[in-house]
Amino acid sequence: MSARFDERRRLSLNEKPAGLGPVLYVMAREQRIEDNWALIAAAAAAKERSVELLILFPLAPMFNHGQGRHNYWMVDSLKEVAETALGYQIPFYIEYGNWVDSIPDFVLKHHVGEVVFDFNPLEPVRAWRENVAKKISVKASVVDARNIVPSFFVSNKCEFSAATFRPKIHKWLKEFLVPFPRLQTVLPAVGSKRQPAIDWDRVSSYRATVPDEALEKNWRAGHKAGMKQVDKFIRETLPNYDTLRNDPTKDGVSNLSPYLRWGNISAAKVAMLVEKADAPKAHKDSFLEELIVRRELSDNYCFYTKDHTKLAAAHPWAQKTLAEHKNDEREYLYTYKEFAAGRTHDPLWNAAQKQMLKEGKMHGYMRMYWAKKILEWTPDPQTAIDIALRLNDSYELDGRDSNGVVGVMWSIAGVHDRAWTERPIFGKIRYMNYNGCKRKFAVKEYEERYGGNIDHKLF
DNA sequence: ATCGGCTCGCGCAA
DNA sequence: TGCGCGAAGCCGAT
Repeated sequence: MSARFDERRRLSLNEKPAGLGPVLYVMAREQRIEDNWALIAAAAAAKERSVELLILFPLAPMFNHGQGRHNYWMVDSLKEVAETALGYQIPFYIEYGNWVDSIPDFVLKHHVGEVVFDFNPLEPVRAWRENVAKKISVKASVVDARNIVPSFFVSNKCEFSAATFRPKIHKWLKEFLVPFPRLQTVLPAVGSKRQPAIDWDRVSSYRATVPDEALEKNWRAGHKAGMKQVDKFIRETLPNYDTLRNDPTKDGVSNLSPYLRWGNISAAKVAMLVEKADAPKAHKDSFLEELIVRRELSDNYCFYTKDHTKLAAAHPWAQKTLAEHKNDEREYLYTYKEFAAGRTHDPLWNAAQKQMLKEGKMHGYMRMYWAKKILEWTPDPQTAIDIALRLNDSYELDGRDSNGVVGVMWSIAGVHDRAWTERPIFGKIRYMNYNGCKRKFAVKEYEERYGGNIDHKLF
């Protein structure tokens, strides 16, 4: 059971030797102690050399359109992490400022001998990580604790579509979807530090954001809340998942994406629980396709694509067809602020926008319609991408991550998709419209549920 | 209600 | 080089 850490989950970040001091896990994307391969790798190294294991959360100033709701989620997640770390007697620290200063300072101050990061394909975190590895004088590596089959292992290029990525995932799933070993740590040696005190008020206020009280009442962040939602999903929703998941008026989705986004829960753990759940196979397969293939495809896209939010990253056929239609007349044009406030002519679009504002999460099916309409109602495709991503990253609890990037790029720029019948503005990009939604679900019910007034402090 | 056509390129078989 | 195949779309024909 306590299988050796699989080195294929790790990428080396420098050629420097490990020092004599403690092993440091730099927690960033994976805000959990449980089921975390990066922490397990760091713990194994510490045990092997009989040195202490430390965890550091390097709190940088807010970036990428983060709002109060994101700050709330992070702070609550970290409080739970600190408490759990205490139970394992692993010192958990928070340092403030830019990574390239705060982490090397910490390494020197605590005589750290080796650093392990968790994987994130996105800028700016990726560059921060690499710059820290260059600056410090000890061994540094990154472990993919997010994807079941490590992103840098499963494929060495940007995949064309889910169809090319899927067989690669399935080929390796058996080897990588394995139970997590128990976290083994070396008990703190005589004279070592006790659990550091954390000033939570300072943590909360470090990223200057406006509190988002309405939303904070509706969600509970962290590992325990996430696993509770996993249990609820498997019992109540999974048995009908494939039938109900695309109906935005039904509660047929997992509601796990914020927990996965913040690393509160491990997708591998969820996958193993779903595999052994007592639900029809077709529904389990449908969910596992979303959880594993589609989700991990997003990291593949972001990791191997430079400037992944630019139109230039799209397939050649998509760039060509959008260019051919760039001068097509737009019947409606809206600004960022009009979109943000949910003030378009389309009650269905406005309802989707307001669902995101109010609940921090737009239904997955509506996200496609929503993004495609932004393409239709803005002057050019790059503006559409920029607006859609900014809205996504500001208001989705699962925003500011690779899945949101790919969702927007799929909808607007045909990433991972194929060409369809040509029409104005969209060219050969897959089209969606109001009539299609009417065929699929009770549009009016959705509009009435979410279409009301909205607290305008939110936008 | 159901079905086929739309359109493109990957990746495998030859 | 040829060809099967994808697959959260729309739409018109049956």
